[in-house]
Amino acid sequence: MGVTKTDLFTENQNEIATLAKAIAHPARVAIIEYLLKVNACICNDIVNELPLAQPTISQHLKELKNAGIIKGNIEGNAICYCIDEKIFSKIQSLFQTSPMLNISCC
Amino acid sequence: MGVTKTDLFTENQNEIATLAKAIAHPARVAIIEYLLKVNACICNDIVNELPLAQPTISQHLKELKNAGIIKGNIEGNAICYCIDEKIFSKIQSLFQTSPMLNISCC
DNA sequence: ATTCTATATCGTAATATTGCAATATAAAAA
DNA sequence: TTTTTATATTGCAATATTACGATATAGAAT
Repeated sequence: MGVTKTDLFTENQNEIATLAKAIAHPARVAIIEYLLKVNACICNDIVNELPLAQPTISQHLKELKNAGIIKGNIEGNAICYCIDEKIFSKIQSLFQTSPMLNISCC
Repeated sequence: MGVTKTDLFTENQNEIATLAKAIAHPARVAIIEYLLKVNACICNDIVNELPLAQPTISQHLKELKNAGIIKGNIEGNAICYCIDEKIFSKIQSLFQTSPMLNISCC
């Protein structure tokens, strides 16, 4: 198969998994770190910064955008990407119903 | 291709990605939540709790174990899994060098 | 109008992941 | 010792992901 059976799990579990999947690639971690570091909108700089081809980076940016981690604004013929500040409240709400950390076994 | 070019990224970026990948599946999120909820070592209960076949769960448990998120102790013919408390200091160290959150753009 | 620059999309090859039936392993119970 | 119970491993089919060349798109610069 290869298909994740999302219908067998809660919406919350699927959302956490989807968010984690968006971060589950070193190039996307690098993009996030870079956007946080420069603390400004970045366009083509990411392509120059990362050792991957332009279509590959475009694809990773799309995944980060779909996950709601970054957002992009058109600026002339360039596109300005940056961290979407809404992601923090989203993460917070995702983990709100999570059980308390209370580990005492093994 | 399909191969992630890990050698192009920092160790830290790869470690964050690997950890995220371990959480990037609803079944594994469900296992983590369950282990946190019962706050005790669990064995075959996970198989009864989740709507997936035993080999599938065994595989997910293996991935969580490889990522250092859970650990397993043999107890008779059963195996007792639980959250590995070391994961929290590991996560903390992974994000220690991360840039400050200082978003102001777009 | 043509060329340049920045980005997205398409197509495709290589590889990874998911899921499970079948089977193996090993301790416990009978 | 045979059977039961719990877990892991193997093998395989279906699907997803990664990477990138080629190409499309669209605004900017000339």
